[in-house]
Amino acid sequence: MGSLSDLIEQYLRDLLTKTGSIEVQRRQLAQMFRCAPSQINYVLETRFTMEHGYLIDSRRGGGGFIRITRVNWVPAPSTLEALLEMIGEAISNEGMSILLERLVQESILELKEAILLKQLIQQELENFEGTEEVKDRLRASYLRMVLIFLCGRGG
Amino acid sequence: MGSLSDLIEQYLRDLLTKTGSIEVQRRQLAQMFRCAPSQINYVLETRFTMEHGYLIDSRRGGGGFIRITRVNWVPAPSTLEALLEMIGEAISNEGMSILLERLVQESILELKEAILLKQLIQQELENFEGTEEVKDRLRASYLRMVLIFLCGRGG
DNA sequence: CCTGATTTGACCAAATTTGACCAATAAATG
DNA sequence: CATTTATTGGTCAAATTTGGTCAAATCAGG
Repeated sequence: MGSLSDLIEQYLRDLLTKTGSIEVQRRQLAQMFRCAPSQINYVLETRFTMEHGYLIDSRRGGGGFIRITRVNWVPAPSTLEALLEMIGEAISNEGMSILLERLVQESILELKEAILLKQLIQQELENFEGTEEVKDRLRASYLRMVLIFLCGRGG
Repeated sequence: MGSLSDLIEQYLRDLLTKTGSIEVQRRQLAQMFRCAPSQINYVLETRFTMEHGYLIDSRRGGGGFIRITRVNWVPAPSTLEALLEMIGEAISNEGMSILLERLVQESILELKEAILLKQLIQQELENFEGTEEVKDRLRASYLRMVLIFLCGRGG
C-alpha cells in the first residue's frame, strides 16, 4: 500500500465501516493529504464505484460535499444469490478482480485464495480461443462454478 | 551457481521464508543488485512460477509493486502433476465421474464435495453450445481450475 | 564451436499525480 | 428580485512513476 491514493482510499474506507455513509469535502480532504483536489475524484472513480459497492453523490458551492454511501451488501452465507447477481452472465477480467477483492474485504475469501483463483482462471482463459464476449461469459462461468462450490461445502 | 539471478533468487527466498508473502519494487530491486529491471522478471519467470510454489501479482504506476505469495500445495507437487495428467487436455463426462470417485477414495475430496462438483460442472456445461469435443476440453478446464485451487488453498 | 541460460536495453502499457479550465451553488450586494 | 462574487466540486489531458515484453548480446558448460 504505497501510493497516496491507497492512503486516501483507506481513510475513506475506515470512516465508512463505522457509519455506512459519509460526507466529506473535496477541498478539505485534498488539503489534509496535500494533493490536488482532482486526486480525490481519481480515488473515487477507481475505488468507490458501483462495482465496488458504493454510490457517489455530491453538491457544489458553499457547504458543498461529496457523499459516499455503502450499498447494501450482506456477507452472510445466504449471499449466494447476491454473488450470482454480481457475477452475472458475463464479467470482464477487471470486473473479476474487483469482485475478488471485495470478497477478500468481506472475509469470504483470503487474499491468497483470491490471487490463486484469479491466476488460475486467467490461465485457463489464455488457452482458449474465442472472442472477448465469449471469454467474458466463460469467466463468469468459472467464477460461478468455484464460488458456489465453496459456498456449498461451507467454507 | 553464483549467477546474479541466483543471488536475487536467494534474496527473495529469504524474505519469503519469514513472511509467506512479500511486496517488492522492481526498480528498487534492480538498483540494489545493479541490474536491468527486466532481469527481475527473468528471475521470477524462471524460479518463482506456480510449479515452484509461488504466485506472482503486480501493479504498475506510482506505488507499484510486485507481490510474491508462497503456496503450500497440499498433495505433493508430484501428486498434482499426476492429477493434471489424469485430467488431460479433454475429458468426457464419464471420465470426470471416474476421476472424482478416485479422488474420493484417495481422500483428496469428500464424497459430498465430489458430488457437488460434478453437478456444478455439468450444469455449467449444459448452458454452453458447442461440439462434444469442445465440451470435453471445457470440462477438463473446469476440473483443472477447481482442483488445483483446492490443492493450493490447503485442503 | 554449439547450446541453453543469463544479461542488457529499447520500446510498451498501466496507474498515479498535477494543473488548467469549467460548472454549479450559496452568499453578498444593489 | 436580479446581479455579482465567493466557494465548492467536475473534467480532462499532460507529466510522472512504475512494471511488462521481447529480442539481441553475452556467458558458461559440454
